[in-house]
Amino acid sequence: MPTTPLAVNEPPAPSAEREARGGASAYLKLREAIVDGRFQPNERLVEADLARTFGVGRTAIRAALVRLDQEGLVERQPNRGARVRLVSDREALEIEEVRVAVEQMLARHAATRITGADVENLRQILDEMTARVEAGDPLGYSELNARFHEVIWEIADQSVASTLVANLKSQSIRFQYRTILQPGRPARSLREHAEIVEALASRDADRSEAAMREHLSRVVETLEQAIARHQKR
Amino acid sequence: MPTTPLAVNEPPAPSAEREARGGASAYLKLREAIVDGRFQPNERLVEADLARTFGVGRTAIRAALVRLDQEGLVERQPNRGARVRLVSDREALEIEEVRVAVEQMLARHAATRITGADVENLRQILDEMTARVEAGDPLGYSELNARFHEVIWEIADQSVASTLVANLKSQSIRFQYRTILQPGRPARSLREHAEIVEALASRDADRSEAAMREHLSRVVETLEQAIARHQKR
DNA sequence: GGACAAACGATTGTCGACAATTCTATGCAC
DNA sequence: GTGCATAGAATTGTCGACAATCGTTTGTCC
Repeated sequence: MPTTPLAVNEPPAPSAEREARGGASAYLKLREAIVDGRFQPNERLVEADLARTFGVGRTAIRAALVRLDQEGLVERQPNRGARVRLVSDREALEIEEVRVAVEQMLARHAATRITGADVENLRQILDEMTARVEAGDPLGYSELNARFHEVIWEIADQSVASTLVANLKSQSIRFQYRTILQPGRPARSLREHAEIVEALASRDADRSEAAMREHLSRVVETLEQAIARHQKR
Repeated sequence: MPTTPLAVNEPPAPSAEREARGGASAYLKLREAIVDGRFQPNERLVEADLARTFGVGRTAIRAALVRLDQEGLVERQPNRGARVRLVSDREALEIEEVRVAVEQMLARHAATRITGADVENLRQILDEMTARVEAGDPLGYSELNARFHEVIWEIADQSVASTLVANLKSQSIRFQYRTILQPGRPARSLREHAEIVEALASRDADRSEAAMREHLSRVVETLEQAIARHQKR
């Protein structure tokens, strides 16, 4: 494996992968709880409660909250405590726009570095995705979808960009099903992914970038529509 | 002013602009000191020393270090303290690549939102930049250059992307003069900026995006060359 | 009953002390 | 002198206690 071992919602690792043990795992636990949705958006995060819940001291919780605040998953107000940050519809769209821009670039780089084994790997994921669509399993599809993109990140070997996109993703995770659950979306999404694989396999940087752009632009479009519909209600 | 009041090396403001007073200003002071280069890359940051220097408690310093670590300006290792993070040549290039991708997108958005006053403003900055080039003042040029891009960010009105790019910039600040000090670069850079302004003024999204891409790609190229030359020595 | 003030409770912010860990220097053997 | 173990210093990590602040409730006046 090259220099970018990036898994799905693995938190970014600023500095050396610190805090393998004890108190500092508070950050990991808390992060996981938020990303998994075990805390609702806007829910208050009281330090003493969290400390008891996770069996660590308040100091550790405090550090974790500072970090998660900087990461954008938590919102802290002076003397008023922390809450799970609620990302607005508007912001979710902005995040997705950034993702378009960065993943485009990653696809371009991936095209120049991709190996035969990588292509094989992507085709295999694509096959599984097809199976999920045919089976009518959007959750499984969504997971493979994530895996698909991560593989491309790894191929591109751009750790700054990858870390960044992964971070954005964890912020907007609440919106991830708004697109894929739209009628007809999985089938179209699948075709877009197929084109991305073909473009990458041909090692054509421009074509790969365009394919990724096309795909993610459609995602943004779909998200816009879903949000508009959601708000109208 | 719209929703994105983003100044040069203003730190990002996760949560409400917290900590106006006392202890928390430690973060601001320390950040400024690092970005301004008053601490060398890789220099150790001893908590007790910093606390004395800035006249705050160790608690505040500790929180600041956690935050700066997450921000990528500082590197912390468990039980071994914090240092100013040294961003490698490789990483500086990666950062610049991300910047290309995101600013491209910002230019596109700016093209659809720009007003006559904005164009006027950009032209004025461009004039001043011209004056600096003619005066042979690369430092002044560099500063205006930064301002130029920030104005575009503000026009684009995409706070997620703007915050992100600003953050990346503060990480790679050490490399900012490696490009502009190359012979012939200022004049070429100036022409590229002029084209960006024209493209934006025409409200042509594709053209604006292309102009920004062209410009920043040249910056990346120049940086690559400068680094290669620097390493060979 | 509603507006305002005061008192209370809950929570965050900060400090000092101590434990745990790492780094440095010293001493010893060979 | 080199390598290794050991002691000491320096530094970070964690805890508990208390001060500061905020939100809510209670009480009072009109």
